[in-house]
Amino acid sequence: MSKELAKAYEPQEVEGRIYDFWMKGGYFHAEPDPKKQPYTIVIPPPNITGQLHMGHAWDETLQDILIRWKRMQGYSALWLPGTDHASIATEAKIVEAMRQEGVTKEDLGREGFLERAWAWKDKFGGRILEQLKLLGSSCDWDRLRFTMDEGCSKAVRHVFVKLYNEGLIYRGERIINWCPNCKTAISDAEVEFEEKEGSFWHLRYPLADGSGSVELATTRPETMLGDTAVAVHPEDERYKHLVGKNVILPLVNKEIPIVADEYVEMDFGTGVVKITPAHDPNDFEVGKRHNLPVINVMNEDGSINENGGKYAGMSGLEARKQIVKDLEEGGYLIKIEPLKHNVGTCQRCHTVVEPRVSTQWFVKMEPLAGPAIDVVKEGTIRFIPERMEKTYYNWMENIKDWCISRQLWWGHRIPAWYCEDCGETIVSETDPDTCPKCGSKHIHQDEDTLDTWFSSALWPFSTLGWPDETEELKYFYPTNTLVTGYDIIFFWVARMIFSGMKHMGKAPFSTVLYHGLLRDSLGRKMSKSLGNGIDPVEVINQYGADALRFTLVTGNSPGNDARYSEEKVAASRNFANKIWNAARFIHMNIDGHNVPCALPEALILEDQWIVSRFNTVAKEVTENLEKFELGMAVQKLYDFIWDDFCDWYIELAKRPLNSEEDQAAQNTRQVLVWTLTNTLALLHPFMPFVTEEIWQSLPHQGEALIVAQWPQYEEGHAFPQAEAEMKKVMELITAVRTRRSEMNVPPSKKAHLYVETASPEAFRTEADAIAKLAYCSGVEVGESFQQTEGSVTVVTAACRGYLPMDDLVDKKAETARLTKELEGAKKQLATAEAKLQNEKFVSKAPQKVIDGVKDNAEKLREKVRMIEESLKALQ
RNA sequence: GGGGGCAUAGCUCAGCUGGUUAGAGCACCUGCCUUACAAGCAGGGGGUCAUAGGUUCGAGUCCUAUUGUCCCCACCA
Repeated sequence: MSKELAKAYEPQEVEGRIYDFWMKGGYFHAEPDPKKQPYTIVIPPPNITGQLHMGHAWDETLQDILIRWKRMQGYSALWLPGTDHASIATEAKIVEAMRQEGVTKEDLGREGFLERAWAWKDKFGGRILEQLKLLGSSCDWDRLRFTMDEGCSKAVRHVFVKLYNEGLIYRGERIINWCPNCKTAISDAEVEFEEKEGSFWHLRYPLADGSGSVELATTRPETMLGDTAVAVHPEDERYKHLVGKNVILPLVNKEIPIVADEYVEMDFGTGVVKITPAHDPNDFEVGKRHNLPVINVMNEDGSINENGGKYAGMSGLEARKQIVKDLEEGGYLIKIEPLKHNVGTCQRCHTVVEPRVSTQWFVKMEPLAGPAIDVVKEGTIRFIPERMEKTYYNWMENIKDWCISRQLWWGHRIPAWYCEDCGETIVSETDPDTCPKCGSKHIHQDEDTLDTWFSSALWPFSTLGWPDETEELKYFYPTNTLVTGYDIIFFWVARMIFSGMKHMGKAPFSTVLYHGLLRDSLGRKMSKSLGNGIDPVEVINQYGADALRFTLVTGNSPGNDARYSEEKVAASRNFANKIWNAARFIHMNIDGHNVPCALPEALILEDQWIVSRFNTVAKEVTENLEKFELGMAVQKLYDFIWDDFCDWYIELAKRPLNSEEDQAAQNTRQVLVWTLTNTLALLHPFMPFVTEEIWQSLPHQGEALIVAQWPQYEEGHAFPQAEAEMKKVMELITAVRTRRSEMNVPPSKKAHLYVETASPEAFRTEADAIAKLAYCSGVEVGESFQQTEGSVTVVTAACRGYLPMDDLVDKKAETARLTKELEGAKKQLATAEAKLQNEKFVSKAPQKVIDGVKDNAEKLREKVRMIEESLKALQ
């Protein structure tokens, strides 16, 4: 903060400079340090294709808050950053860029393509990291990792080989989800179901013996080319006699059997199902049970292949049209019904996925799932909010094998080689030259790459050097907190957990903090197609990173979706500005004086009050953070800074600051500086830039706020008595202000205030403050005054105040008002007394609550008495 | 079909293990340029906490049902 203080906070001027200062200071870097406790967060690695969006901003803000807090608490706090190669997304992007140039993957060949991909990664992969810096993210950039860097790749190979040798990775021909657009297999998790309007084609398959036909229905008529049976339920009386007979597959003119299988539901449709083992997961199972041939009729792009006879070469849609037409002409089409049904689509490109039989690599999940379930059940890993555990169990307990091979080039190539001479499969961490079985040199590597999530599953330990036994791994693993959105529980969280259990024998983290989805102000998901996405970088440019961060943690709780609106950011910006101006005020009063950042020997009442309030806030904020209640923590800081510190303490401080007594002024300066700098420390994790900037400008101890000590609750700073006394004074001031406001008295019109109370000390001490803040010409405090007729009365729990304002007082109205107030007080008193007379309440409620009610009743009795007295005086 | 979330002021949302009179921001109304801040100050109005039962001395908070709404999983051809 310069001496020439801008009237409003200008984040644009501050943030870059402060971030450089932190970087130069090396404050983000963490080392294994036996003198400290480790605290570790690994970043959910953003895709190299990505640009920072609001979801990231939210995610990173939460992580940065935790890591900054722990760093200040003295932990060796490591926030490990990195990026994900995002195989399918990145490859699609590069292929698209190439298409614009008229180049295909095949033109370039594998090596050429990969060269291009790496170049692309070098060019764009760092973009999102630069954007993270704008947010203030205090990642240890010295430890930046990439899922395809040497170390991570080594870990991937190691895991693959290990799991293969244990029989937990296998290769086989299975039905998988095939994306005809991406031209690769995808896992179950990558299929999204969308409800679509389709048709239900009712077909007739004639019996081979000419004795009639069966009717069945399908949503995908083109797959009939691959039908190898027709199935009915074994108990279905309508069809029992047909089981074992054959039908003639129309158009193909081939006999296929009628089989009985329990999978068929008698009540649905006609109770007859065509069986296409190559193109439907259920049919595949039926086919296995009945030893049916599997006829794949589809090419990689979804078009019909040579098994489709005259339809070969047609696209799926063309084939469908032609087949329906031919069926109709042949008299095989009975009717077409409209049908709403869920179709699986590719998560990346939303193309309808085709179930397709092909040879792929799989991870056998069942043995891995058990320990991963247990570790959450027994509480070694805690999910916040807890309900996310249910989602997790639900998935883990019903998990199917994970298809990990992708027909892509960008990614970790599967470390398997095939011997062309003896057919041996070689799975190895190092590239083999010859076949270990027959010695042949004619071996070739599997063409496929691994699912991108295969490498991210290892992220918490691969980034720390595993499989090598590094110091980092020993010190920082297991990590502490994982922060992520609930939308990737299956993709990532679950897979990290079973990987950690399997390879490290330890859970990869102890807590998973989930946040929700960030929606737009109308509650819609932010998306490219809707065009309602907000660019965090623009928001930061306009309002500052602190304002955005504050917005993202205020007013929401773990696991819940939140709405973004610019109004909220503006409000947050105002808060940053408020603090800035509080600091300006302090500067105006301390510059030119030698003010240490320490509390003075003697504290006057309001000093004790603010110190005590701060003490409480420090304790509560810490507790909230420990429970991951970030929204609550930040709310308390907001209230403390704005209400207690700015609206009350600074206003109260103006009196001693302007007084003739040098010592009083100096004491107040110290309290101001001490309170603000310590408050800045509490706020720093949330709003790092503005707090560091101000802290640096004020008297302080230490070189930077980012590494300053986290404030702690101190017994000696608790002044409950002062808090109670100040509360009385503040209540009086507020009551007078309210009364004046109701009567539309301008601040310029002042009146004398008489304060009648049984406990006059605090009111006497603060008489001048009361006069100033309640716009009084003078304040007199005593046990009893002769109240004049034309006065305005205010009654609080602790006192009765009245202001002679003859010219303004409407006696009738004043009487009416007081009467109403009296009724209210009496009613409340009656409620309290009824409670105290309720034996069950007195016997069962905790003493604390009873005392509270008693205390309240006491106050109300006094209040009633005081109002009655005022009414008497009015008469 | 299975599971879960949400329903609190005009709007967006907090409200932790049930405890005195339910909070905030924004919006609204009134009065103030009081030399830190008009991105501000002082005050005000506004809520039968979705509905119906229940547990309890006491329920926004716990239980049951209902309604509305959103999401996840499964995927009957």
